[in-house]
Amino acid sequence: MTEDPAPVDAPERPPRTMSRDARRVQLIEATIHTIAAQGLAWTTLTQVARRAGLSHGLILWHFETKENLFRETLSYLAEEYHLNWQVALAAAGPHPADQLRAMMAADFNAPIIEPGRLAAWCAFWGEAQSRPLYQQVCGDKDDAYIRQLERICAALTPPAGTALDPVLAGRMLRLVVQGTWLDMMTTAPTYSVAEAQRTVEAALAMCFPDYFAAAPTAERPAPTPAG
Amino acid sequence: MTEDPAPVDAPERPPRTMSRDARRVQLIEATIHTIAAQGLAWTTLTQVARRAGLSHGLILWHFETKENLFRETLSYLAEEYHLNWQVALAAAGPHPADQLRAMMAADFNAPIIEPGRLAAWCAFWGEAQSRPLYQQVCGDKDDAYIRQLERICAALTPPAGTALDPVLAGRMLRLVVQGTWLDMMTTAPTYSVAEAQRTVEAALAMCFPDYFAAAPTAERPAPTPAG
DNA sequence: AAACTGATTGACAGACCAGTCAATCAAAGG
DNA sequence: CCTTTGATTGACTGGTCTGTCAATCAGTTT
Repeated sequence: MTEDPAPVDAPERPPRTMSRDARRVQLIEATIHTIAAQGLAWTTLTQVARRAGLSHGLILWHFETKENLFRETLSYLAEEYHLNWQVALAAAGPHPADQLRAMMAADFNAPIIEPGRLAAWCAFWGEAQSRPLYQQVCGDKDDAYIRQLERICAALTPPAGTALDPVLAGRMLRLVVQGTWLDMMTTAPTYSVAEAQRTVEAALAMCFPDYFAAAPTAERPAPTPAG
Repeated sequence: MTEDPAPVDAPERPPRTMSRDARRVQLIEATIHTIAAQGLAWTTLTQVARRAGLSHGLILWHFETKENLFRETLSYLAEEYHLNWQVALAAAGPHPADQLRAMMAADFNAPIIEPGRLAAWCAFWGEAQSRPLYQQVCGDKDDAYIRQLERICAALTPPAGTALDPVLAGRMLRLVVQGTWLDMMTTAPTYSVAEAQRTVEAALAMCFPDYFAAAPTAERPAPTPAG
């Protein structure tokens, strides 16, 4: 038994010591879920460690400080979100309407709107005003998202001056998505994802009626389909 | 000196001992501003007390527990918000379009969007998922606001089935307002109130073009006014 | 003016938590 | 087999915070 009787190539159970990156991701995931369960304020290193099945000293070995653990957690979420819409955009067709639809749909991809993640986002927003953390970590990526939306909206806006300003259109679409996220957190009977998506589709139809069909009514089936 | 040499009717300086209600309001205001400055998580009783120029023991005398201080602070904000839109609604004309405009405008009244208050709201939203506090305190009032908006939107929606569903319209308008609030907190160069209002006006024009004029473009002046 | 009542203070206790550190453990290399 | 290096643990420390409480203070009543 001094030598391994069989090679343990298959990663069936996690090894006692992990690679630096893998362990960091594990701890970040534990942090996200602890924040979702306890709230950012009441998240302690010991709780995160317990959820990961590790000691709290290890967190400080990997992240040096609690503040830094939070910074890297937010950065991880921001990167995940950024990649999510960029991949969706790259996979969409060349028409701006398809691209816009893809970006909006991406915001409701299952891994993105997992309750734990939404809760963590909300918790970080709540601290955005009083601590510079949010701006430092997410400022650039938020800007990139906003500018991309505006660019697509501009491409959908006819050159004549009567239509909706693309900056306003982009902002409104972003606010509706962001707002439905917040709704899913703060309203009592967590509202269905389908309902949230229907709201976004309605917003798209309102902003660019030439490219998007009007959504049906919210609850009851539409009495007569409109051509 | 055993008797007051002059009646101190004029409330020039606050008396050492205040009426229960006045003291509670003073402490709640101090709590709001401490939350805005430090964040909900890092708000301590001693900091709130110092801001009010009182001792931290007094907070516990009036509110029994820190959790309860937060509950009453949120309740105070919710009541203030609720009264604000109800007063605006009562002062508006009988036409639903005027009422809708009044409600939207009320959400940008100076005392409501004071930075300290917005920051406090965001902080409480951030905790809404993990702690039942928000739902307990604001659930009913949020519902009342939503139902009122839907009622007005329904009154503006023609009976024919082709128009935007009033539930979706009301929700979208609410999301845009809520979203601009969040934007004012999380985006770097705190965006101007005028810009936020213009966004809301654009949303109104999109939802009910028969009643609301399209807003001008976001930054540059509109090249030609559209009839 | 003495007694009384409610408001206010500040010292204190108990609990908890972030961060330090020495010891232990596991994998890899010589 | 021994050494080295990096990962991991858990006890410990210093500090902070909430909540308690006895003492004090300021009005009000007797």
